[in-house]
Amino acid sequence: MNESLINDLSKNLGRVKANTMADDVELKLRQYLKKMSLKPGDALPKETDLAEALGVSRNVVREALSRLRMLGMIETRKRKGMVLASPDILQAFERVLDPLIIDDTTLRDIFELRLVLEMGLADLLYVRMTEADIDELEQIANNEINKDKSFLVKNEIAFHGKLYEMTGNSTLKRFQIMLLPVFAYVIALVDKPVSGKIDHRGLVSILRNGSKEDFKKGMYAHLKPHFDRLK
Amino acid sequence: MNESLINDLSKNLGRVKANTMADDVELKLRQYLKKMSLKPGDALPKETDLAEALGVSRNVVREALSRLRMLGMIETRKRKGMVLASPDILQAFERVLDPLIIDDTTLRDIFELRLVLEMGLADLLYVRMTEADIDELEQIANNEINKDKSFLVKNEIAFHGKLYEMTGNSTLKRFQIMLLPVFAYVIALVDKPVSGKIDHRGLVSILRNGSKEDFKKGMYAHLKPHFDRLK
DNA sequence: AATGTTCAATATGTCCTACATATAGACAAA
DNA sequence: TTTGTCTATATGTAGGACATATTGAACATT
Repeated sequence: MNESLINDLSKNLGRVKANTMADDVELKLRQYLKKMSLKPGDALPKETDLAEALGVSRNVVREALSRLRMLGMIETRKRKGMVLASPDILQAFERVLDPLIIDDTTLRDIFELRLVLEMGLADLLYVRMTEADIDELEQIANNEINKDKSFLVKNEIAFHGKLYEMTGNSTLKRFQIMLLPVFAYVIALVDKPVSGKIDHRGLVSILRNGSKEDFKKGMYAHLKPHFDRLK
Repeated sequence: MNESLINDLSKNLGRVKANTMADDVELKLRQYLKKMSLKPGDALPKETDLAEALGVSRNVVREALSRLRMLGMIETRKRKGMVLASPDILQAFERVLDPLIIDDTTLRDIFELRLVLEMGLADLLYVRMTEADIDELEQIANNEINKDKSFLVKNEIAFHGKLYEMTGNSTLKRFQIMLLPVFAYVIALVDKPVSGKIDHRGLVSILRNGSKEDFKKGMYAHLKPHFDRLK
């Protein structure tokens, strides 16, 4: 019983997964929604009709619908039936993104994804940011003087969060919020939190007076300890 | 009965959502998984036990489990029961990311997200890319000479896809693949596909001979038409 | 005309029972 | 040790039943 050999095999072959009818129905429903090119608000057939049309029990249909409902693709109302909704694309993500469950490789990948995002923010920032934004960011940065460590962590989050917010892209902002726990988790694994040569106040002053290229260099310097750990 | 007014109201207020028991159970199960800090492969109680413990019918439990199963958080096997799995974080995403269903604001957000990613790739690229990578990329770029438009679109995808691949971050790569339809959709909405001053072969030559900063500037020039449309 | 009230129809939400089916785990055979 | 056989069992599916909220209409009130 070579355990690791089995693990290898299983990884290479992939498990055989007998699709349940709920899986099929879920797929068919999604295809149906797409095919009919239904718009949000449009009514859907009722459960019993779907069950009959698909030749499965209402239970199976409900399992599939339950999934779509979770993803926010449909909404159901007591007597009216179901309507197509505008799904919140990040909602599903949120449920799964638990550092304790995600495997280490993916965890590292996500950490890197955050670095990529942070480095790419500049171009949006320099299009959208306002003086008021910078003022607010400066306040956050100034809060950091003479504070204990736990406060610093919170402030770190606030600072970078504000940066995302300043892009005026709310999906991006929410994405960042979701990635936070992963970031925190990876940081915790590392020996000690080092900060780059440029701190938050340095970044603020660049935003106020410097060019976009300056900011990109500054951000890289700020994140350099993380980049140095890449391999 | 101003229809659009009602629609607006509903959007601003949000609907009141009476949680179903399946919602509750789903939440409780997720909390349970977290609290017990179960590792992938660990066994879970069987459906009937869960139902009894939670004081709900097996149906409700199954709906909740069906959701977790879809997210890849658990796997069920016929006689053994359920085991905690290592969820594929992007799986859920994939299902929802249909340009036809996502609302326009989010669509624009995602498009911008892609720009951010693309601009941020450089730092990972210059750590990980190999000569062989660049060779392959060059081949893709050289394929573009004297080809019809539909081929160009495919090649465009291949080129940028290869860039993501070169970061050695498979999550990032998969993420890009998922965003492709959105990208294509947004592009299709725009008058005509313009390309920046630097084309793919230009980027390749920078990768081969230029610095990271050169590449960042090159990528910006390449994507400039898109950045110009931002507001 | 706008707001309240009543009321019946009905689609979803929930529970229950029953049975089919795959398979884990034990044991037997090679 | 490997391979075949068997059985208990947890999931998968079906279908019936009923509770419940809520729509939409009809009607009364201000």
